[in-house]
Amino acid sequence: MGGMRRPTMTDVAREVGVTAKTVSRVLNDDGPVAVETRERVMAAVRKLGYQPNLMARNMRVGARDAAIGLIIPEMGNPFFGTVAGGVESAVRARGLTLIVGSSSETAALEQSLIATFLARRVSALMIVPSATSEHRRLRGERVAGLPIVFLDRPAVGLTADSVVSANREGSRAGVAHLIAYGHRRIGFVGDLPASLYTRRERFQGYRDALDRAGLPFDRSLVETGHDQDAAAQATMRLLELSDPPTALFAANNLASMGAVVALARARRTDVALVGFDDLPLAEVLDPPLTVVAQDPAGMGAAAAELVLSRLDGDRSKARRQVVPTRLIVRGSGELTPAS
Amino acid sequence: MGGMRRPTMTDVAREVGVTAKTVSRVLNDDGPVAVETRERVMAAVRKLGYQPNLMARNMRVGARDAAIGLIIPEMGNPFFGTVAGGVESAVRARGLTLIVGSSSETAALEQSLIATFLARRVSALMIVPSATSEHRRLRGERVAGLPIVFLDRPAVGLTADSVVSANREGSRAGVAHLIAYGHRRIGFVGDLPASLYTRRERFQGYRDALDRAGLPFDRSLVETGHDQDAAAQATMRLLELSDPPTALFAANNLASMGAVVALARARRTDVALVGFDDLPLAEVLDPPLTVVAQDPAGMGAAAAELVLSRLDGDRSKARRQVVPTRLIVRGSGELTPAS
DNA sequence: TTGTAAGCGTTATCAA
DNA sequence: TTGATAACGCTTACAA
Repeated sequence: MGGMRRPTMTDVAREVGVTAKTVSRVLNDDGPVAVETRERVMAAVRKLGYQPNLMARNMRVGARDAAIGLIIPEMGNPFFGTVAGGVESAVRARGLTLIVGSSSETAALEQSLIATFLARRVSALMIVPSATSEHRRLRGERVAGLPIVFLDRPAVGLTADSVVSANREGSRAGVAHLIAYGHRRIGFVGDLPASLYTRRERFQGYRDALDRAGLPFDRSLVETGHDQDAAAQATMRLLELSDPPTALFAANNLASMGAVVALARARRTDVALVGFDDLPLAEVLDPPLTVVAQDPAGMGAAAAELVLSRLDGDRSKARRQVVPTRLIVRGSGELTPAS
Repeated sequence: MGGMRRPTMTDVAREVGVTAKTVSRVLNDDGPVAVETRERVMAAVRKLGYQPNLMARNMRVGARDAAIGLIIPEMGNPFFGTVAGGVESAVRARGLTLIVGSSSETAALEQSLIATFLARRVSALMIVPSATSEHRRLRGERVAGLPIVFLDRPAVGLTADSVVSANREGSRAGVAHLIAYGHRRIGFVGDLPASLYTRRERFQGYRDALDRAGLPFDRSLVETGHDQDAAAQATMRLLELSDPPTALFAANNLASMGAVVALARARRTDVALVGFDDLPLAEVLDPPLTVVAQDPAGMGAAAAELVLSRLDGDRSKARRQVVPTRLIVRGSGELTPAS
């Protein structure tokens, strides 16, 4: 349908009166070419609007595509967007192109994106796994030397590089902070299915903090909401318990937003709250939101560095890199229990 | 370990004792194959871990890559992330893959991404142009029938499809809303360089509203900040004028956040504010933020539909589609001037 | 039901 | 300094 065929190297060659190989030489600065020939070739390239066909080139050279494939669960979530931004800056500095796809937190879509990227022969794969996926099928690729790095969550069924937040330690610190301010009943507002790595780790951190303080674990203080609205409802359920929590720990950015909204709607400025992952407007909330901040851009950059070192031939064994979190005290986490 | 050559169709064929063509037939459900042959081929595919080489396939078929290239200025900005999400859902439903790259709002990087995508022979191009770019060089591609759609901002130097927000009308409505509440001095907190399309249009809407109300335009009420912090400072400058505005209009999400932060820091809950583009926590701010909401997911979906119709052979002339905005009244825009 | 030959747009190799 | 030829991995057209 497109009508006009796109000019090929042969078209350029014919225009100039030389062979394709000569054009190739000019374009790749490969081998000797007469100055005049070079100029005539370049002129023809411009005249015809010739653009080299990367697919053909890659095929012939047998090289992988100079692109790195990144899979994230959701483009609209600024956490993953910022991770992707961190990856891209680092990767671009090396002349590689990053191509990003999103899996909608679905194992099947993730698989299909992986297949797409592999079929395009990307030079490396970076994956934020979705909740239910597993990666045994990538073993062959790893053996074949394809660099694969997992971000935010480790691989399942595959030994591979990964870069993750200090989820457990960060949560422990956040919950310990609430305990230090006198809270004994602390609600946990979780996000995704409990099977998800980050959710599990952060929950463990919550339990660690309780244990260390000698506080009992109360199952009824754990609620889950898979998005902001659901998290708001989960928060409401916690507030309506007969023996309600005096403080809340929200396990990710969506859960935090849901909790903030629920508390605001219920006009409960007396309930303490610590969120995992920082929010852009945290400081202007009432009270300002205390958070365990992650470093999404840093995570992306670290993962990119790891990939680049693998591309450079680093064959050492798979490693897990942990990006530290940081408690940012703003007010909501320092409320004391209404005696 | 990086050594192992990736198995080709011929390898699979040899394993089974047939020809590559037969393997091809099995894999593409193309032409008749004996049931037993098919099974043996599939077994060999699994055994060798064969993955078809899309580059080779596309080259032979002469088809473009079943991927659509999307360029956005910034991955970390939820507005663009949500736009990308909208595009992806629509495109995926058609079996196409979306690959996204970010230009960091830079003409040069945008050009290089365009070149990358063209070299990979994507089937269509979707571009959110960066502030200073122009697109004359894409004329040839358009003539050759490559669908190109611009999002959020139209092309420069090229007649092409575009999908944009109702920037001017939306801004006019937002500012008129402030005027209706009695404001006569309304500050404009702009974002990117005034040369940028969205900035220009929204500024025009601001002026339109003033004109219609017979209010004078005061150049000193216009300030600019290129990110959240800069917008906060811009807001401060406006508040410190000798004859300060009683209301503010923020021209995008970053400007809104900056204005919100600046007002909160200055403890100015008396200044009215309307933001262009909605924010996730708008309702819990103090006062809750009135906004002119855009529909980023809808914009992405509309652009995707446009691309798909072009891919289906729609040859009608380039059109500009406008996505309406919606005023969401929450409180900050309904404050009246402190007499 | 399967195979053969040719070609997609490049580049490697060797020869001129 | 340039060209001829083959090859990358796959699919189309035709033949067996």
